[in-house]
Amino acid sequence: MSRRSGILEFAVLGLLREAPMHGYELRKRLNTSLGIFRAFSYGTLYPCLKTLVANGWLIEEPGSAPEDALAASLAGRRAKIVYRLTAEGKEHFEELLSHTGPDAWEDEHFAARFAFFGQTEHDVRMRVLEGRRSRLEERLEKMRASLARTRERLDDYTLELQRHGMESVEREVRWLNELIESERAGRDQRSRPEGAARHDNDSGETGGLPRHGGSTRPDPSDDTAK
Amino acid sequence: MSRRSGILEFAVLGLLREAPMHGYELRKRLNTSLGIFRAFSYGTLYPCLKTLVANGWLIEEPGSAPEDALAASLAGRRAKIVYRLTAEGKEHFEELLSHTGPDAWEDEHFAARFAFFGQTEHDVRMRVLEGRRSRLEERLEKMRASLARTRERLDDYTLELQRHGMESVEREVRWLNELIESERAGRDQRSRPEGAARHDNDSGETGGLPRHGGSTRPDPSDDTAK
DNA sequence: AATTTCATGTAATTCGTTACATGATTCC
DNA sequence: GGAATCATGTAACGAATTACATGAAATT
Repeated sequence: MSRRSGILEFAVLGLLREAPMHGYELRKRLNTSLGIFRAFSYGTLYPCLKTLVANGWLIEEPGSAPEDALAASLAGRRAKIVYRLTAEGKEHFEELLSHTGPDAWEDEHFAARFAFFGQTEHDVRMRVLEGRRSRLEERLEKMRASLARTRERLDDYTLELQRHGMESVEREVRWLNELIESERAGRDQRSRPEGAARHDNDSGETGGLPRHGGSTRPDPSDDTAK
Repeated sequence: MSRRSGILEFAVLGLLREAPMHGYELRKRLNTSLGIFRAFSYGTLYPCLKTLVANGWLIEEPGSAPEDALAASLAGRRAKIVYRLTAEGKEHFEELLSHTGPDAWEDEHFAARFAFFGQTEHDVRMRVLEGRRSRLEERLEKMRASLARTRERLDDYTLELQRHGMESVEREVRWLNELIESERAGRDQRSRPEGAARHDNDSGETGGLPRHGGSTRPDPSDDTAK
């Protein structure tokens, strides 16, 4: 029972390591702050939270506003619930983080792990990055072989689609190479304790990750991305 | 009932336009020949084929080997079934191909459509490409805005993940720009009739699509991509 | 003779969404 | 006072997978 992809569970635990939160806020962070732009709905999230509580990894606390506790005790009022990670939950998350099973290299699993790299160590990061890379190289090899086999039978558009797909994977590999390199260069420098956030917002070389050009700099025209 | 994503249905109809096939072969082509490297399992494919037959878009024919018809009539022997597109099926596919609904710009829908671009016309191709591009530009805008809002709160890895994600989308837009340009240049030149395949395998400028460097050329070490 | 590939299907299960139902709080 | 956003949930449904069950044909 409960095979579950684990990504949601993993991400929830990881986010709650930083701070206790409402389900509502958790969902927002899941959809944005986390590098994965994948959307999770309440229909997925709330039941998941319940099972995490049942496993003892989270506890429910009355909402932060002082009147909530009172409110909840009255009539049919719905309580606002803040979820907090328990010690067991913390332990479990740490285990998931360093236990690099065979799915850990898949697209979304990898992205989820990567998003929490700040909470793990150099060794684990290297293992995950290298695992991911070799997984992608395998994929590339298959694509190459498959293309070689079917090349003549394909029309221009199908061919172009495959070419482009392979190129994307190749780029992904190059990205991993960069990451691995700067991981090697930076060594343990950025294994940060606890869910520490980034406070140095200015430009100085921060040590670990590769610096890129400004093409991705946020647009001044901000706001209301629905 | 049967809301179904439609991608599988669409792809099956498109592949069967070229030639009648067994479910088995269909699945293989779905996973490779088509630029989408997405895997479909039998558990998905066979039931889908049944409903397509029920809709009158396909008919089942006895397998190509002459003994199959006989074999099927005996005891509990399982028949080999070749699926062939009916006239109605052809019509339906054409409709799906040119009818660019709101999902048509989504990742997989787009890829599926693109894979069958050879079976449609310049106008439809332009509409799909431009729709896809503006969809991606919207996405990019949201990502930019979201990043601008949360930048300071994110740690280096999460930030890098987002940066990389945005860069991928930017690349995708550039690819579409190239395609749109060569589509404009080539005009109707390559609206090919029926499910025609590519027979000119040599290097001469074939007219429509952009030519790329050899980085994606198939590896001489071929074979057995499981 | 054994193994791989061809070939067709079903049942149980997983993961997730949409639509619905409800209500409090904050902003304008 | 009305709209947007905060906040929590459930029921029905959708799309697809995995594991199972079966067996024929081709290859080594």
